[in-house]
Amino acid sequence: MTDTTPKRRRRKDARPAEIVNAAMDVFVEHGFANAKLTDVAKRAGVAKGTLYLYFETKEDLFRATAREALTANLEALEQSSAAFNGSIADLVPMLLKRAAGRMGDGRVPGIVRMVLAESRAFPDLARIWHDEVVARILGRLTELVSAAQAGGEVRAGDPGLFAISIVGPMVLGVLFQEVFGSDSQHAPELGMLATQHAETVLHGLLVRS
Amino acid sequence: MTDTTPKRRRRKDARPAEIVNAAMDVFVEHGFANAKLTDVAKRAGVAKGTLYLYFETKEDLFRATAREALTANLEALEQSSAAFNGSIADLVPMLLKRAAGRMGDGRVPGIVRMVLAESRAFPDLARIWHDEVVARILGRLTELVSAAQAGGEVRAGDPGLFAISIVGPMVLGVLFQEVFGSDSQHAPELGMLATQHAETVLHGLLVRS
DNA sequence: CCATTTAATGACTTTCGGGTCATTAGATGG
DNA sequence: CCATCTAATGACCCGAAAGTCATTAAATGG
Repeated sequence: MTDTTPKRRRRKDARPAEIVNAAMDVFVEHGFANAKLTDVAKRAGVAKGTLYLYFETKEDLFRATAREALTANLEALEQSSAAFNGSIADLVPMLLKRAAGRMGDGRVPGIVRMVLAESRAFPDLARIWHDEVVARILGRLTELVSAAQAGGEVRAGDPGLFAISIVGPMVLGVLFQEVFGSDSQHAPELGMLATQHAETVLHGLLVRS
Repeated sequence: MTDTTPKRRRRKDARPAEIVNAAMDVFVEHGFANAKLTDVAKRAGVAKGTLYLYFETKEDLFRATAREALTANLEALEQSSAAFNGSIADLVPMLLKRAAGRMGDGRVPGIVRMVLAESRAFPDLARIWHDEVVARILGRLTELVSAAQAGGEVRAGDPGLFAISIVGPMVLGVLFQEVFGSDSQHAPELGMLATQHAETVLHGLLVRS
C-alpha cells in the first residue's frame, strides 16, 4: 500500500481556473481586504507562491475573479433575454420567476453583494458590471416596456422608471437574504415574491384602479 | 499680532462626537479596511493617539460610528411614521416622496452602502440595523397594508411582500446612484422615481386591469 | 504664581499579510 | 536512465498601518 501520489503535480493549464474558483469563494466570503491569499491557496490546493505564477498581484487576481463571475452570468443572461415576444402581462411574471430561480441558489447573490461592497475601491469594475449587466438588463426591460406602451398595453410614463419598478423588489429581496439571512421575520421567499410582485406591478395594489 | 491660540486644547467632552463625525466620513468613503486612523485623526483635528483616549480599537470606533449613524436616522424615522392615517392611495406617494427627499442629499446613501458592505465582517451590526431600521420600516408598512386590506382598499396577498413591492424600487434607485453614479443612462432621478413608482404600485402598469 | 493633574501628542513598536526567490521535484526527451 | 527544464514550494522579506507610551503642555486650584 505505498502511496504513489506525488506531493506536487504540474498542471499549468488547469491551475488558473482552479485558483480563480477558490478565490471567488474567499473574496465573496471575506471581501477583498480581508481575504488572505494563503486561504485562497489552501482552498485551491496550492502553495501561495503558485498564485504568483499566474497572477501578478492580489488585485490582479481579484479582477480576474470578478471578470469570471461576470462572464458566467452573462451567458445565463443571454438565454433569458431570448424570450421577448408576447405581452408584458405574460413576460413579467416569467422573467421575475426566472430571476428568482437563478438568485435562489448558487453564488450569484454573494457576488452581487461583493460587487456592491468593492465598487468604491474598484470603480472600473463597477463600470464594467454596469455596462455589461445592469445596463443590459435595464435596457432590455425598458425597450420591452416601451414597445408595450406603443402597443397600448402599458400606460404612459418613463419606461426606464417602469423597469426599476419591475426589478427593484427582486433586488431588494436578494440583498435582504444575503445581508440579513433568511431567519428574519421580514425575509421574503424569492419565489413567492416573484409571483406576487409580478401581479402587483402589473395590476396595482388597489382593488380597482 | 502674537497668536495666542494654543496648539493643543483640552476638550474631553467634545472630542468623541468630533472624532465619530470625522470617522463617519472616512469610513463611508473608504470602507472599514481601507480607512486609515491617521486620516480620521487629521480630519478631526487631532493626533492619532487621541483617538485611543476615547476608543479602544479601530473596530470599536467603527461600531460607535455605525451606532451613531443609526440613531441619527432613527429620529427622522419616528417623524415619518407619525403620519399613518389616511388611505394607502394617499400615504404611499407621500412616504416615497419623503424617502426620496431624505435619500437625495446627505450621508444616508453612503451609510446604507457601508452597512451593506461591512455586514459580513460585522454581523452584529447587520443585526442591529435590521432590528432597528429595516424591520421597523417594513413592519410599519406591512401593518399599513394589512389594515388597508381589512378595509377592502387593497387586494388579497401577503402584506409583507406588498411592502417590498412598495419600497424595493426606491432602494434600488438609491443604490444605483451610490454605486454607479448619476451619469449612467439608466440612473433614476429619485423624485421622479418616487412619483411614478407610487402610481405604478398602486394602479399597475397595465392600461386597464 | 507655582504645583499638580491629565488631555494631547507623535515617534516608536508590533503585527500581519502581500510579495519574493532560492530550492525542490515532477515532467520531458534524447 | 540521466540531463535538462520549469512548475511548484514555503521560508523569508518588507512595507503599511494599528496600537503604545514617555513626554509635553493646557487647565486647575491652592
